[in-house]
Amino acid sequence: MAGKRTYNQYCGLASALDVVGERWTLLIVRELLMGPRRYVDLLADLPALGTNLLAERLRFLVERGVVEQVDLHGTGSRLAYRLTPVGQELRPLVAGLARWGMGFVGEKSESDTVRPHWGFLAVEAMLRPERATAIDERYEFRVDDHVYHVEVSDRVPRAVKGPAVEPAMVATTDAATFVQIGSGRLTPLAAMVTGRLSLVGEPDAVLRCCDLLGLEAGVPSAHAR
Amino acid sequence: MAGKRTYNQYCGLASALDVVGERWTLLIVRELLMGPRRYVDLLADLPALGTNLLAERLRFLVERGVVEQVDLHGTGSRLAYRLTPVGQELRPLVAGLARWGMGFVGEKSESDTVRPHWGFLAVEAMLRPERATAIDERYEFRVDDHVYHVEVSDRVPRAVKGPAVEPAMVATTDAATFVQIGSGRLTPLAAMVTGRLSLVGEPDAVLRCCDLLGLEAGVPSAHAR
DNA sequence: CTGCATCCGCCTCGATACTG
DNA sequence: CAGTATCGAGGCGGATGCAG
Repeated sequence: MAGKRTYNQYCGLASALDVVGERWTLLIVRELLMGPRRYVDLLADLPALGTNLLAERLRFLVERGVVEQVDLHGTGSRLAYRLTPVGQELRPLVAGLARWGMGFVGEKSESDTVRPHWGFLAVEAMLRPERATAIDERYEFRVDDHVYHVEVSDRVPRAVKGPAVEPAMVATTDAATFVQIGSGRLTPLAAMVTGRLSLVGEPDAVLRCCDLLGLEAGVPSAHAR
Repeated sequence: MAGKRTYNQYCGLASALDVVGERWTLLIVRELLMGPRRYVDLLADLPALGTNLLAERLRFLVERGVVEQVDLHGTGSRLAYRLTPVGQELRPLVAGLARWGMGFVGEKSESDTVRPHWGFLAVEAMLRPERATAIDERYEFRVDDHVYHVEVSDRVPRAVKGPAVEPAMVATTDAATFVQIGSGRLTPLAAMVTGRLSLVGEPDAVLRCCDLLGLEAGVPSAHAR
């Protein structure tokens, strides 16, 4: 009978947090930013999220117009959840938060989970559009069993799911290493030396890719916090 | 003894939320984005925030390097909390969330609190730099007892605290009306007609200001959700 | 008066079991 | 597969105490 717990502030930020500020909500949004997901997929990729919580969060987000249910193929079951246009507006904010949070990731502990598709968001967050060169090319990333790439076209970089056509560079690694590189705890060079990363392609393209993602190719960056 | 509740995900977004994702944290950051604040001021501007919660949040943010204590004048008491450079990096994200949340503010209810200085963040969030004209001028806002202004210089708009020199426009209103206008629930025209907003200055400057803030001057916008 | 710490009732969370 | 029901543990909100 007490209704939901809100901040009761007449303010845009407080209203936003009343919608997406509760525990797990933005992580659910992160999953949906990578495309429609079904209930069990969300549960599988968000360990420690209780099924009752997920149901309530989804119901609430649908009610607020951030998420919608879609009937993927045929009627009946096999339904999925998808972000509405309003929900998609969160993309730059989620990416920005992810980038800010990169400075806080530590060593991977035993209990930490990683998912390869999270790297896609990481790449999106790391892109520095102002550093794109006039060279149109594509860099492919193979993280565990997931493949995505960055496409530079007309000086505009874009993250795309799936393999690239004629990539100028192909990076192959595992999800944990990928995040460590993105956080600056590990340089691409160090990762290659230890055999956890493979980079094939034109050396200049590799350097352009690192620059585009704001990575120091060799020397460790010193912004660990 | 159970330690803090974390997401245990090796991911930038989850790490960010482990730092600023808990209840009240981003609202505390919002307050500190407007300059250093003391403990009691934070408590006063954040109703329903328990004093123990505030102490714990501040301690945690200091520990993570997002906030620091400063001894304003003389040693001893009278200390204040201030965002570190890392904390300041949250400014565009908080502003972006505030802008997104503007679509969710409803009618002001009895229990909703408003503070005039929140309007400063709202203005910062609403600024559309791409709409700035080549005309250098300033627009002043007097919201209850707070005064701030927008300065357009060299096609770059900036929100600044305090009164403006030779403002091309002066808007006077109360905090609730200011938020309603920002959320699109009320047009400047409608607010003037009902006597809740006063706009003085060159008519063209008023229109440029509305455009810069993404406001329809007259007809109600229809994006209420 | 400021800057917390302590205590208490309630609500949310997380895990498990169960149902259509 | 897609949730609902239930329950213990802990985070939250409010009141109060207290040292500097």
